[in-house]
Amino acid sequence: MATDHTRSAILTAAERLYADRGFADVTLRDIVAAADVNLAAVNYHFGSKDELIAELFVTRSLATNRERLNELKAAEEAGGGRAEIDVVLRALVGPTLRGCLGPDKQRSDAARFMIRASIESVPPIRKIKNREVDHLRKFAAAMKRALPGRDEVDLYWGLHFALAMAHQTIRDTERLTKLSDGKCDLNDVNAIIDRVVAVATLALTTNPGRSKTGPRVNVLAAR
Amino acid sequence: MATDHTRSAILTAAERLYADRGFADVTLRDIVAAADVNLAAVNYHFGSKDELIAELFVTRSLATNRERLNELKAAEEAGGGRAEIDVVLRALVGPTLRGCLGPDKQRSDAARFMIRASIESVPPIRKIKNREVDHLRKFAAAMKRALPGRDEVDLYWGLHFALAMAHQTIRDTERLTKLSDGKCDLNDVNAIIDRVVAVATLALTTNPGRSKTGPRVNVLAAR
DNA sequence: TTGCATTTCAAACAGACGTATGAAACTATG
DNA sequence: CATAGTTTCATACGTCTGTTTGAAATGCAA
Repeated sequence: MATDHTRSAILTAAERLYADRGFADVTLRDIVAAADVNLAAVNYHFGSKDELIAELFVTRSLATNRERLNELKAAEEAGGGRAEIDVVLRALVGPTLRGCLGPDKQRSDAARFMIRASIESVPPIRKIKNREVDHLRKFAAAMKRALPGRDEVDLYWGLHFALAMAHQTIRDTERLTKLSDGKCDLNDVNAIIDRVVAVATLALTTNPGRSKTGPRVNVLAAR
Repeated sequence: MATDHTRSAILTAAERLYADRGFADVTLRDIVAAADVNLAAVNYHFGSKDELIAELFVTRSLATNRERLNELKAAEEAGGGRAEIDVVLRALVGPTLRGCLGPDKQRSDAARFMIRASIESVPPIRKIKNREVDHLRKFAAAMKRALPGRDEVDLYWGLHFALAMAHQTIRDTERLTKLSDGKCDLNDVNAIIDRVVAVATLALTTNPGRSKTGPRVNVLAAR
């Protein structure tokens, strides 16, 4: 029992390597080298490579979802069963963005691993991933409570876009940094969360249809 | 000369397979089986697997960029050297979205291949991909012409978010369909383009400031 | 200690991968 | 037709993959 040191060393090393280099490029031999354990240990403790990946994904997936729901539940209880739409969205994208872009290295590995998992769909993960939809449904419901008059389809698109902006920001920090010559600050996580939430909120609270020909706002006053 | 049938059969089959299943899961033997050519043909015509991938990517990358720039140039010439922001954004996300979600199967393979390439970064592509930033800079410039008063950083974030929404919509149609119980229509490509462009335009043309739903969000210029 | 179960280890396994080879089948020019 | 050049083909090569094996090491109860 004292010696599941091996087990957790494998998990930690695997998560970091997968987060850094993706599933395709990382072999079991890479993992055991990083964890400084024997090659056969993976199959002994996890059964197979796929089961190792699945265990990582399940653990992290549950943790992320729990974190999101805690934030949502706290907000809705504070608001008497209903939270403002921007607060709901913040609970949705905040945990992942903080996890990926924040300073904590261990959390960063975990969150970036989840992003990888959501992109490069490997067989062991694909099966489990369908549960995510059930999780997101709870946020769709909270959004419906926040904006009862809004067309349901708009809500789904808003949720979809919010996640899209958050994930792409994590996935492709490099391009944005290069494109903006470093002017877009990707270290200020809270500012990024504010930005994503703001755009998604805007999309969900503005009346569609009159966008193109509407009066253009003078932005000069805005710093 | 008449017999680069083999060559193009390989290209077509490879593009379709990579688009469908990603780079990691597709072997040369899968490709030659689908193309109904001999295994050695790939190395004979392309030199190596990596060079095959690179050729696919370069070809498609140039085509996509050309299509985008044509649309942008036409719009700016019609407007006397300046296009409205939503038109610029439409030129940015339209070609890819039409390509991926539209009915044309060949184009769909091409566009979905490009999405894969932008996600699962394999070595042969990674090197070439840096040029994309130069391409996007032209759109950043057009956006600057469309919204001369807007803070530069906001423009970059707007461009980033527009691409994020477009790509995620292509990448994860399945989740949105499931989540919305089929209520979000992913066959109406023009409606999707309108939606993406509308949200991005909104984000770029709305005055930053207090959200109507609470004091907490200091919107676009979140810093 | 002895005995038994758990865990580690070096080594080997079978299979799949990208690539190389050399002969056979073509095409085209004279 | 003959011949030179190109393209196809079956086959084999070396390497890397995940997994298995059986023995050695370790932990722990009696």
